[in-house]
Amino acid sequence: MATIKDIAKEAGVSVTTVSRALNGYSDVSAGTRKLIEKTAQELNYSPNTLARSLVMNKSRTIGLLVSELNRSGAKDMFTYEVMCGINDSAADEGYDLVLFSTNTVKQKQKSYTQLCRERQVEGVIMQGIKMDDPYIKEVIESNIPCVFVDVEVEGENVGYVTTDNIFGAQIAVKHLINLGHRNIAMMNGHDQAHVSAKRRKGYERELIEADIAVQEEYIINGEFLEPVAETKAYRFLEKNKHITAVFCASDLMALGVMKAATRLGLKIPEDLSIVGFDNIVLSEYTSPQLTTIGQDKYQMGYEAAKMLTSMLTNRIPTQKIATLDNSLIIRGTTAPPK
Amino acid sequence: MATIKDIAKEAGVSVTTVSRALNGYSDVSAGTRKLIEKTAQELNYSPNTLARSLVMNKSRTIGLLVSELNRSGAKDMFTYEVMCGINDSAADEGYDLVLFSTNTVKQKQKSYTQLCRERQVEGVIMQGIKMDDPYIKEVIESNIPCVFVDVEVEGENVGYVTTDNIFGAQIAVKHLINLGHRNIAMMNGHDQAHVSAKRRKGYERELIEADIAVQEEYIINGEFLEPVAETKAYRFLEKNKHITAVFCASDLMALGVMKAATRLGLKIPEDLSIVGFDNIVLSEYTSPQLTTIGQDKYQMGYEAAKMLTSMLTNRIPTQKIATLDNSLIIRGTTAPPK
DNA sequence: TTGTAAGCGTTATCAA
DNA sequence: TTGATAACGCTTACAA
Repeated sequence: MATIKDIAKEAGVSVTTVSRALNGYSDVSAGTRKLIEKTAQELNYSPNTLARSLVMNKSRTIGLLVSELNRSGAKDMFTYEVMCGINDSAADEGYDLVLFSTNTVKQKQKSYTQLCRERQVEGVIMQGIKMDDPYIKEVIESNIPCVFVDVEVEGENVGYVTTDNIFGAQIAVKHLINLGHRNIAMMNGHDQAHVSAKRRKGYERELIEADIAVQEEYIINGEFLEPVAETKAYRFLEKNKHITAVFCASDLMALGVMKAATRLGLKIPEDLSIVGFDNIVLSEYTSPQLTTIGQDKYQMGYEAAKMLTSMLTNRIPTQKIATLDNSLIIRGTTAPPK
Repeated sequence: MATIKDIAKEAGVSVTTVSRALNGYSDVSAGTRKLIEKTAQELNYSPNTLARSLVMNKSRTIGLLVSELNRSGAKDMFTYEVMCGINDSAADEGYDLVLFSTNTVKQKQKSYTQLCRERQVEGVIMQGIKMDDPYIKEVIESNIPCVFVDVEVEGENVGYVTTDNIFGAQIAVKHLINLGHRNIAMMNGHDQAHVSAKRRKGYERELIEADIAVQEEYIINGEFLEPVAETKAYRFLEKNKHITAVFCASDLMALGVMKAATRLGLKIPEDLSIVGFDNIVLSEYTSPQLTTIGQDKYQMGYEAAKMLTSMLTNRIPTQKIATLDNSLIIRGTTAPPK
């Protein structure tokens, strides 16, 4: 636990000189620098970032706030893959990541700014939070830079990364229409998800483009949960036999719809075509394999962290919106209607 | 950015009193305490943990070192699920988590102790590292408490969490033997994985118990990677038609073996029985569904963090080994040999 | 019950 | 090129 003081004593110089030598300042003679570096090595010195952060008022730390980081995320690896991207990017830029695990209960106890200030993070990346989350308002008002994943929030120090959700939904629905489907339902997430609103818009836009009337009853909320989607799809498909295709706002819900269809004796894709969204790992393992909209989740995380560190270091205004591409991946759950 | 100084000035007391009042010490009169709490609220004060950690020499932070936290982990959700457990447990105990993402390159630049000291973590949880990782030696020598997941390392301040891998392998193999299999191969991971050694031991022990000779050539290393397992299994099964069952040291490799078998025209489970290990999410989605050994990954993470925080706070010697149960989950990839 | 003052390990300012 | 010294925001003897 050697400190610069120890080094100073050992080398017979002042702490100032040690600090400057170790930080590569130019105004240190080559001789003393060598000496200091040597003694630092000998004493097995490593700097105390806490002390450094305190005086410099910079922690080189990014907070990662994932709402409900929990097992339910295990199926769609979305959170995980985004996190890997964030992690790599942050490491590249020399930032550390601290995990803020939070939930609605904890949020009541502690405000966003409190959370950030206590841990002295320089910026925050937020993932998986809902549009009505009280933190969003705080984020915009606060002056702590923040980047959202898949929530379109903008502000002085706030940006976001997402994929083109309207476009994604459009190509999904267009694919179904091109196959000849006319009665296309949508299994959406919930009203508090930004992506839900966008994907719905894409769905509706594409239907209108094809002169197909948008039917409110054809749009169901599956809460982004597989079992909910299954239950709701079962009830819906039972009553609406004329539906030949379902566009789902997530692969996980698509799995639920597939199960419901199977229980109803519907053959996929002959009786019912299904398109998902996300291209999660599981989508390749269902039978038939799921047709879906692919998003590069790792890249989303990587871009988010890059945007944040750029905000943190640059005075040049950073690009505060990043919209990545997504694309249609045609597999086995879509076919022309019978 | 109010500090206790500001509060002291505003409330007309000394910083000491503010500190004591806010930390719930008893030697503060009810009146001043009220006053201080009120002004703290008004100034929207939040303590600076950096400063506190510096003076108390305690950061209430745990380092999470995951070797190669990357996309390849996306398929087996192992890492993610363990992390969720760690996260929850750490949060329960009031510790924050900082992510150390490391890889072999970075490890050469920075020693384990350096890494820990720089970030002032009180303890570390290590996951996914190999037996020959140079950090292990450092961990044992260092006095920073550390808990490993799935690596059996012990020391003064070192413990580990694992499941009973020998037992797990035994029940897997016993299941195959009970079905009538005699020619059972093993797709193992690699020599640097602790669990590989253990699972192999279980495999051999069970064969011997059933009076079946252990054949060295029947044990293949698949590197815990799906494509490697597939390639090696293809070559192996092509040459060894008499093999009727394969026990795999991970589900991911079992997926590879399944693919190889399918390519060779072998029907599962009629021509070839397969047992995996881990019970990853995917194992329920293969067809047929994978028979496997289930481990509670979330629990492993939770226990690891609990062990560590207990080491950190207690002076009573903590139980430094936690071996969780695992169990056979019989699904569709095992059947009697033809 | 309260306050003074020292100290945690750094960096930064200024003077030598 | 170097060194005193103050400062960052907090806790904690010790004194009053």
